[in-house]
Amino acid sequence: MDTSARISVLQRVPLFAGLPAEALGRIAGTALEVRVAKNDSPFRQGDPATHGHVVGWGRIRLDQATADGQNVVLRYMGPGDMLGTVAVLRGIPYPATAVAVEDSLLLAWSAPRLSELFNAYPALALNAIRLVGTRLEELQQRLQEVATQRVERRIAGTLLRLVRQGGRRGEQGIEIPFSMSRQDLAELTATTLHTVSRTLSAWEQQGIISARRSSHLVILQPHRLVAIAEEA
Amino acid sequence: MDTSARISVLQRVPLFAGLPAEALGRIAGTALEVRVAKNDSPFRQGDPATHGHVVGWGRIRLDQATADGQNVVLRYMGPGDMLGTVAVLRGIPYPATAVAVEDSLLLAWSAPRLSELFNAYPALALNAIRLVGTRLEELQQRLQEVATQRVERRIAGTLLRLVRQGGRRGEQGIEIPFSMSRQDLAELTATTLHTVSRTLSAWEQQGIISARRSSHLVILQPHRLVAIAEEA
DNA sequence: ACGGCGATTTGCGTAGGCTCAAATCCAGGG
DNA sequence: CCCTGGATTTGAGCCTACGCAAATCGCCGT
Repeated sequence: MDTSARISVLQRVPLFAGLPAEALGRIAGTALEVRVAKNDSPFRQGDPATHGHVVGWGRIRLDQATADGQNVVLRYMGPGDMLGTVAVLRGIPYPATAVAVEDSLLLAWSAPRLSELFNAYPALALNAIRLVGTRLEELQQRLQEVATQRVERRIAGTLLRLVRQGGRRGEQGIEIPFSMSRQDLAELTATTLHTVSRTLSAWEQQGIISARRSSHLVILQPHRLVAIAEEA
Repeated sequence: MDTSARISVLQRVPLFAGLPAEALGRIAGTALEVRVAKNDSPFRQGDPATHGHVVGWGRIRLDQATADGQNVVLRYMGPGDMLGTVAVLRGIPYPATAVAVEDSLLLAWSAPRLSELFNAYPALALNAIRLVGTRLEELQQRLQEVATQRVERRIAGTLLRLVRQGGRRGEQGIEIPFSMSRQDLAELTATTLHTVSRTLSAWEQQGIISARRSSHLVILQPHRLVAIAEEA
């Protein structure tokens, strides 16, 4: 990818919003390109945080392992999302493992580069605060869901969130364009894969979704999912 | 409170760590003092975010209301903690309601003042990112707890976190020095007040805690609580 | 095309924690 | 000092969602 291609990518990244063109050029110039094959990890929980990243294309899952070996899916990240950057700025190890759910390209900046950039362009720091604030709000939302809603409603809400973050219009409905096991969805929803499986099966019976094993999840009747997500 | 008193408060505030003395002076000079009586709210969820705050002394509870009227306690904030600031920087309404659980003093800066300060002292933005990062991590931790642990363990973990955030050594054990109803604890732990009550009663029976109605919670045998919080 | 194996589905039993309900307690006001 | 209302405790029953287990599916590599 040449610099001008990178710049056109960076223009759509919220972290770099509002920066002058020359800044984007400099930022693009110092970026490393990291290609990550499906199921590979650009970094793992506990590794020293050496680089801040932005997703160029592809899809990344952020996993957090519990002390006792359990796993929680924190989030899926798509093009334009920033990851690992806060850990670098805080000087702590990565708090989660990143896993590519499809072949992806990350742009990365080393810790010293990142410091230079943040010093040179104070707007970067403000953008970063806004982004982290958004993530914080999203987590509060999820905590609230897990605390107050029953499983079926949570799964519906989670699917709708995934759609918002990276859904695509398909022939028959809205598609979630990356593969995600029942286990992943369970860890994202705070339940078990069994319950997820049962729930999706029921919805498939009712024609709300199409969730054949191999293919990606397709939401055939979004309004019914919304109804489930909002029911008292 | 005069300026020098304010400065001595601000010196211990993480948001202002590493700033030169003259900066603290200027920051202290532009601060508003907001006194909040017990059970009063300096701001409410949905209000336009006009001011960023720092707790001078006292204790603030952050509540978030669900669309359907339920309530979740996001966090307790003590001296030195920053609140409402991210909402100001993001230009969105306050996402939660702040309630003083005891008489408190907040220092506040209006949105324009805050912008000036962040522009004048870039270190502020980096500090803010670190703080928000810490909050993010804490929320991830809680999400993980709610997702994977049973109620008793969560309550133990929550009490221990409260101790870490503001515990005091007392005669008989470690004390949580502010009042907190069973309902509050339930909303903090993602359970019902009934279950909290039963659990605390059981622990009182076993001599792990002392939780008389009127007095504050005292942890008599922290190690046993730790054991519960860590049990498989 | 075939075989192996992880992913998914589904059944069955149950326990943890919620709901509903009632008794009891106690802080604060008059 | 007594009264009152909200907070807390405690009981009983039930239901959701989990745990365990077995069957089935279908992707992937050979």
